[in-house]
Amino acid sequence: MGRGRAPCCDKSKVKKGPWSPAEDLRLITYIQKHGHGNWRALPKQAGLLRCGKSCRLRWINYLRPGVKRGNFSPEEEEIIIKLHESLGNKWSKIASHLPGRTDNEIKNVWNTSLKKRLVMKRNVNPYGDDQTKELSMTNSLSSPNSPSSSFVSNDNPNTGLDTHGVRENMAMTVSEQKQEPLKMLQKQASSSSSSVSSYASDFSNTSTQVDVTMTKEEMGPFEVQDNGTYDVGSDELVEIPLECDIDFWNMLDSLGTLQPNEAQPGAFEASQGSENLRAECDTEIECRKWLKYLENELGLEATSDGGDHNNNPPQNGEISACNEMVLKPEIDDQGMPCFQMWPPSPHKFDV
DNA sequence: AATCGGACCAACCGCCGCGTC
DNA sequence: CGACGCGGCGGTTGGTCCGAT
Repeated sequence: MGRGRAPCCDKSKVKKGPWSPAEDLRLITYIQKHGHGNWRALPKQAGLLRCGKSCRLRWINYLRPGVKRGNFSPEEEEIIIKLHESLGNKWSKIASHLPGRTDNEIKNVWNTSLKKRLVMKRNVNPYGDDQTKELSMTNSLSSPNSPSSSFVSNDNPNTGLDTHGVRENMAMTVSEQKQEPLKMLQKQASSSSSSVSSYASDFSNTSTQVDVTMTKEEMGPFEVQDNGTYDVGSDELVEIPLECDIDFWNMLDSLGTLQPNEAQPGAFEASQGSENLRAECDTEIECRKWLKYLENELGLEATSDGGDHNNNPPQNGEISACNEMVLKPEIDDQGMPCFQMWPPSPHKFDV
């Protein structure tokens, strides 16, 4: 089908490699405003020098609301092992059973840890009490797509495959290996240390809706409303107003006055469940919290040369060295969204 | 202190399935 | 019915980190 068709984009004109915080922010801003109806056209419209596929991947795996970052729990690992037994390398299908986890992440975990762990356990205990299970696992490794594998399912996830037992054979589990959230933050400024990504915004007033078709289970504590907003908790509807976007950038100009602890990620998450949040989102304080949180998430927060990891403010108006010029969304003369370079003077705030 | 090798993971690549014309 | 465009998926790669030597 479509043999010989042109590549999805001009490889010579697209940027490759890790995404910068500015690119993340630009992508988020665009999707918040317009959704992602056409991935191929999105980079151009959003002013990104990226392949549409790259944008999609970045959004799906890291930026979309509900993406869970950080450690895989033993239960999650167990689910992956069980599902891989029955589904094989159908990572997307496995991911659909793990709320907030992406196929890419699951694939990585499997390839780097779980597969080796199973092989190791098989070698350590080839004829042990778990012989049936282990042989089954072995079969899955050599023939992952075999539908006739002899996996013995267990309805009780806590007493099924003994991943905890496996853990004892390992010097360190996946979860333990990933217990360095701060490092991860430094390494990948756009990733949060753990928990669910809180880029969740109000997509309700976009014509092309952002894909929030997660199941109720997948949303975990969140519930997607018909209008695309998230219900966090019992009775509070959270809306993060899109109209913040322009104000958002305006406020960036006056960031120097922000109190350092005003909007830490935890504070924002806590605020999601607080009362009157919907009204508060219209206030400058809430917008600032959201803004500050995004900055934290994207590494626009002051770091080594512009503050420290305790959220102390940048000195002398400088922003982090990891920052680069970003495009500030504006409305042009025709009322169309456009972008202006921001900040006006590179790496300097107008304080 | 320097080097090396393994582990980890974000991102890219290419193929495939499906919808549309 | 075939061509085409697009999104999605799975395999693979390349960069970075970190522990061992």
